[in-house]
Amino acid sequence: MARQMSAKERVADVVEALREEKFNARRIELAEAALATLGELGYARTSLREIAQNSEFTHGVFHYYFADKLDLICCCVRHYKAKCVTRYDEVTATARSREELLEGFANKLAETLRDDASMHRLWYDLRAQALFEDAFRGDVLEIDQSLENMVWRIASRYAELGGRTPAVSSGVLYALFDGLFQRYLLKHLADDPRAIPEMVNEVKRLLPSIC
Amino acid sequence: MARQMSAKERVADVVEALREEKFNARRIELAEAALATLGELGYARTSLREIAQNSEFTHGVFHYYFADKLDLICCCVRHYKAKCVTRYDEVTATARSREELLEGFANKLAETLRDDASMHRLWYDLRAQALFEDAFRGDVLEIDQSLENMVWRIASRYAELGGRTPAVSSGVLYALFDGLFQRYLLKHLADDPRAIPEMVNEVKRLLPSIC
DNA sequence: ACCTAATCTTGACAGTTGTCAAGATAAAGC
DNA sequence: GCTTTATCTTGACAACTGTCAAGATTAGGT
Repeated sequence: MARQMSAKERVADVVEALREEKFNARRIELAEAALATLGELGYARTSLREIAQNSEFTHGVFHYYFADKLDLICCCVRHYKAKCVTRYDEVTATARSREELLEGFANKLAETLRDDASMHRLWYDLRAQALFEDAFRGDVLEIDQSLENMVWRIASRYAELGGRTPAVSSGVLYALFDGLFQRYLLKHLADDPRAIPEMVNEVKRLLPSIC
Repeated sequence: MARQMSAKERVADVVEALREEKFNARRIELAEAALATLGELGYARTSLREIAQNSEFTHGVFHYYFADKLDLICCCVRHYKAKCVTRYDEVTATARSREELLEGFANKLAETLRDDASMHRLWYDLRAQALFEDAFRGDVLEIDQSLENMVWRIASRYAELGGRTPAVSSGVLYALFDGLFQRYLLKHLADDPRAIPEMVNEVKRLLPSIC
């Protein structure tokens, strides 16, 4: 039977919730600091001490807030997800024509390839780790699904603006864009200046032919 | 001025060539042993001692034949390439009809996803490493190009058998198949039994619509 | 102001890493 | 056979790793 909570109990609950919120906020801060180093060095070369040295924290703090290294990195992955899954939503929502949507999408794509290259390479690195490490698999599959949904929102809206329907399934479409992005990311990181414009051209040619 | 070689010099050259050949053969043996462990553990978790322990060699031998760890792994990558780039060539060469080629291609694809899963995940792992480590980039880009050519040989032959021409560029086609394969590899390694049949279905539906 | 609990720092631990070098063994040349 | 070179083993090295615990510091509640 649920019974009435006393005032004292309610206060305790609120206090507890605040504490947890503060605790989580700190975890995010730490995860964010870890992401910086992970994006620079990659999973294989990143140690907790290296993360700590590149941040304002000492290495002990990370063990106070995370059970172990995997826990920290999983938290990083989840946090990364939240930030990037809505990247194109504004463009999708505001574009009034097919041309405008395509232009906006291609631009954002180019922008993130240029500015967030090290976060993207970290994502591909961690997704590869999920091929070996069970602990990552759940989160990675979930993020992959979110990204697939994101691409699908763009594509189906683009089709809709032309009174059409995408010619391929959501999964195939994501595989295509994911494969392309990975490819141009590598080119870009290999200092090929053609990477970004070529990607933009490819996307502008491809999307109208599919949707 | 090129001058006539003495008999002694020619013998010395042959001896030298044999020595080098033997040396290279040993390197390949070692690389092959290393690939087994790398495919099992992934780049981040694989140490030279671990490689040695899972093989018939002692860890010192690896340093006799390779300058350092990167040198060894680069050799592994190159060797891996040589083995897998011709995987579909027989099917492409012998198939007498579109249906036969498609069937053969899809079967080989399913077979390699099932049997060589750990080599494939290693490839994706190392390609991700190339996003961070310059030393890998050259080899990885070269292998990527070889794989793209391989896919293109299949697709253009498939189109040819129907008197057609592929509807997309070689790069886009490779990105698509690469993205799809990566996706189903992850599903397969996550013990999803639908991974292989779904991939086969997807490919059988996709290829005729493109080529 | 005091006490308790939360937060953080520091240093230590055992194990692992890549690398190297000295010496053992085997092969090859004469 | 002996010598010289190539190949391999073994053990050591310093540096680095994740983890933990004891104690310092801080914040919060009363």
